[in-house]
Amino acid sequence: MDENQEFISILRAEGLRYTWQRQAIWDEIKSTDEHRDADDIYLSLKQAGKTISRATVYRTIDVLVKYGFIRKLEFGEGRMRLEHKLDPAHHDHLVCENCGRIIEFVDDRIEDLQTAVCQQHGFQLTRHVHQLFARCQAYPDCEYYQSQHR
Amino acid sequence: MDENQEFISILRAEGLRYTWQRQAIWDEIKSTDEHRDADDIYLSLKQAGKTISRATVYRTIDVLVKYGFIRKLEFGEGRMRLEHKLDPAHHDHLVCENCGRIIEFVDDRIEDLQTAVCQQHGFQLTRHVHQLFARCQAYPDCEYYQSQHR
DNA sequence: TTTCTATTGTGAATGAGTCTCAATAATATA
DNA sequence: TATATTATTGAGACTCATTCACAATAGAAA
Ligand SMILES: [Mn+2]
Ligand SMILES: [Mn+2]
Ligand SMILES: [Zn+2]
Ligand SMILES: [Zn+2]
Repeated sequence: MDENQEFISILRAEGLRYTWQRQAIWDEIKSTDEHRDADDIYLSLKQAGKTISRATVYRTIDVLVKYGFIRKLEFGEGRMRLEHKLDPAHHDHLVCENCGRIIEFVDDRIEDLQTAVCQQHGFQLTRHVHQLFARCQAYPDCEYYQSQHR
Repeated sequence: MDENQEFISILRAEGLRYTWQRQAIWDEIKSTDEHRDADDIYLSLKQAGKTISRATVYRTIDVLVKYGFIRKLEFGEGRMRLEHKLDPAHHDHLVCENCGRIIEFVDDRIEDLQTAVCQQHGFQLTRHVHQLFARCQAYPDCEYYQSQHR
């Protein structure tokens, strides 16, 4: 089934209504592979002439999280960041403290060791947060940083 | 040198003043191995007759973090938690989503793999956040949970 | 169409944490 | 010990992300 058809039918199946606001927010989040915050989404939509209230943006984000379309991330900045899950594979994040770049990684050995640690304590792993904060090779002068800050 | 003498001399060495408020907050955080939040500290002190403004609690926490006495943690609850670093060894956290228990763990293989992942991307690891969310064996009935909620 | 009720927009509220500023108290100095 | 200097404190205003209440609106079912 087409990806957007699935979006629509999941809403319907859950007794939720299909609104242009929900479609626009989902489209906006799908449109890049970045890890943006709620206000980014709100402002981008506004810029594009689709003004939707912040309350609706936040409410829709919760719907998208609940039905597995997106994921909330928290890098200790005091606000949530979002990413779509079009590619359903799990990954963790490497964040450059120099330039802000976010790199995705998966290491199967780490994944297995996490499960093992839980088992050793008699726990069943349900989810995990794994973030590596690092400095890119170019520290302290980074072209990426320059490019992002003009 | 006695642990508290060190507290006092670090303050002095940094040109900071030794106040009973700072001593009381440090004592309160040292007093347990739990992972409490700022308001817990504030309220416990108040309960004990040592009323200190919240602003001072937050300011002192930042001083304690800066000089390595404590560490801030963020478990995605929207507020910081604290832990003392009397034992300077690094550890990560396993959090039970059933009863709230927090278990500390270290796995040297994971620690090494984290460094390796960073190197593969040409980054220098500076710090990491690793939290395992899990269910204890007793799920959904947990004596620990019962004991914490009367 | 009409009806039903989920969704929306608005703006107020929340809550953790920060900031300002006048009063206070820790330390250095005489 | 008295005085001067200035870091620290307390009070409360403020910030900022997010949530909430509620009246108006608009999907969807009949
Ligand atoms: Mn990602
Ligand atoms: Mn700990
Ligand atoms: Zn992972
Ligand atoms: Zn670790």
